[in-house]
Amino acid sequence: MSTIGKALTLLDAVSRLEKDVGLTEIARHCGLDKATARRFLVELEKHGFVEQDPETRRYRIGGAPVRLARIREARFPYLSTAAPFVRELAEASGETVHLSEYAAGRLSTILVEDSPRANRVIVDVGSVLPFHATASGLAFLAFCSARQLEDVLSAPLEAFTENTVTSANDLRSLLAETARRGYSVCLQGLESGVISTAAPIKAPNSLPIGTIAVAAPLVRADEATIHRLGSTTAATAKRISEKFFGLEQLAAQPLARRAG
Amino acid sequence: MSTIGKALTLLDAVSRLEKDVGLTEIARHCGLDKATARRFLVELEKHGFVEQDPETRRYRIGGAPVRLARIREARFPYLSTAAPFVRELAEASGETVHLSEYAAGRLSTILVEDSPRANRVIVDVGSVLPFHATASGLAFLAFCSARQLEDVLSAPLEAFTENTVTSANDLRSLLAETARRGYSVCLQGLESGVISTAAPIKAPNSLPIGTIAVAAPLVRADEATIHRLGSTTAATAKRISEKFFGLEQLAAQPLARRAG
DNA sequence: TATTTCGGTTCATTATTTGAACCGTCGCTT
DNA sequence: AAGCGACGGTTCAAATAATGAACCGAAATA
Repeated sequence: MSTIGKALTLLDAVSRLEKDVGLTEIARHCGLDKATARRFLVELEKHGFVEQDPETRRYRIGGAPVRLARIREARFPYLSTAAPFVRELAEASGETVHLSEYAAGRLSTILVEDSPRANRVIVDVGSVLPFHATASGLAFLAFCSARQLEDVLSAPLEAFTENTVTSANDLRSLLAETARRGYSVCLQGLESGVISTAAPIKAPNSLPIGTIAVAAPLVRADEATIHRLGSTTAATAKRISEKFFGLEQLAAQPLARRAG
Repeated sequence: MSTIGKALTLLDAVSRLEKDVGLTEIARHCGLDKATARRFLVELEKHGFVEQDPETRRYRIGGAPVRLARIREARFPYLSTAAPFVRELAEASGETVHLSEYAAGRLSTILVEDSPRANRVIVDVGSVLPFHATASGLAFLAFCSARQLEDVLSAPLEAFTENTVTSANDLRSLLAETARRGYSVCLQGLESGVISTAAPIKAPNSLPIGTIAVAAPLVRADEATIHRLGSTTAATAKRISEKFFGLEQLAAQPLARRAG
């Protein structure tokens, strides 16, 4: 792998670890030498992608991605367009709703609206969703290109719970059903006691750019409820897509670059 | 410079260019060979930091920074804490208000709330603010460490307009005045016809982490007005800091890492 | 149709990355 | 308080990856 790839993988590792992390732990986690990890961290820090706590000497994600993300959102306002719909669905359903974005071959959680209930599902912002074991992943796979699907199926399907679907054939029939229905249902595929449903947010070329999902504790999710939530979710996804790609058409504003 | 540094500099260049950019333009802009630029772009694309439009083959900032930014904001919610105050100040002043964050030795605009007026100042999200020629920069310099100040003063001070302060001595006295007053004033330092005022948002160690600024067209900004706006801005900055670093104390929630 | 420009690729040359061993410091245990 | 182990950080010869001039085909331009 190239040096850049290794450095970005290290950055990814830092982003996955909870809280701040020390040099040795980062190096171990990436299978890199301590000296190498340190050089990468110094370089990433110079550019603001990580920062080091001057007191504890531990590292965390820095401020530079905030700027890049704001630039991207200004040109491609996926998150901000979807946010009100996510809130609306969370209120309507009373359950935790989360939004994901597809980038670099992965589906990442970029927004979570918690259920107000005491017994609720917790989803972390920034978490990466396994394709075969989450409603979001299934919703994505059911509508993505054959190429992307085969990429996922070519890797082994990890069993997170005893209910995780780990057979490629079972997965394919689940996806066919999802495609027919317009929304996916995942029964405790990643976490026991959690049922979720999701729908793809599609670009005009009909390929999904992300998903919206509702996750409920098993006790509140009987069959009828989950399908009611599923179709609401699919309708919401469609509305997000229309709003977003309606806005997209406008674009193209030649703005001044500076002002004090 | 290390390969990583070069790649991140290239990423920065892409982020500064308007819209999507082609390979040759990126390479030229970074002083890199076309082949090298391409290798960097391919590597950055693999990790979602840039994406290539399949049709035009031009490059733009990708989705990966969004995830990283959301993770950072979840742990260090500077932007989301400040946002309501920025809106409030924009409404109260009727002028364009922007928020900046200090990272990697630069002050970057991460939020802009536009004035409702037809004749208003435009500030781009993502723009980098020169320290000596913007109210935000002056507010930062007036309160930052001596080390950081000397770094800025050691570089030549570019003249953006005929009013830009380019003498280190003049700048020092401006900063002394700013420190005394608690807010900075910049008279057409970056763009003719624009007057702005800013105040630092300080961490508990009293070093600034960013700034909040109000920018008004010259015609609406007489001396009394600008000083009234300045003290409101300073008060707002103080409130953001208190809210944010009050919240900081709480922190430390051990969340579950997954849920479908 | 001729010409330029662009995105992308190749491969011998060159410069950078690598990591085992090392240092000093901190926190813990004995 | 003395000894131990773990940590962050550094060094330099050996190993490996980055580099860029020249090249290709396609598409815009003249």
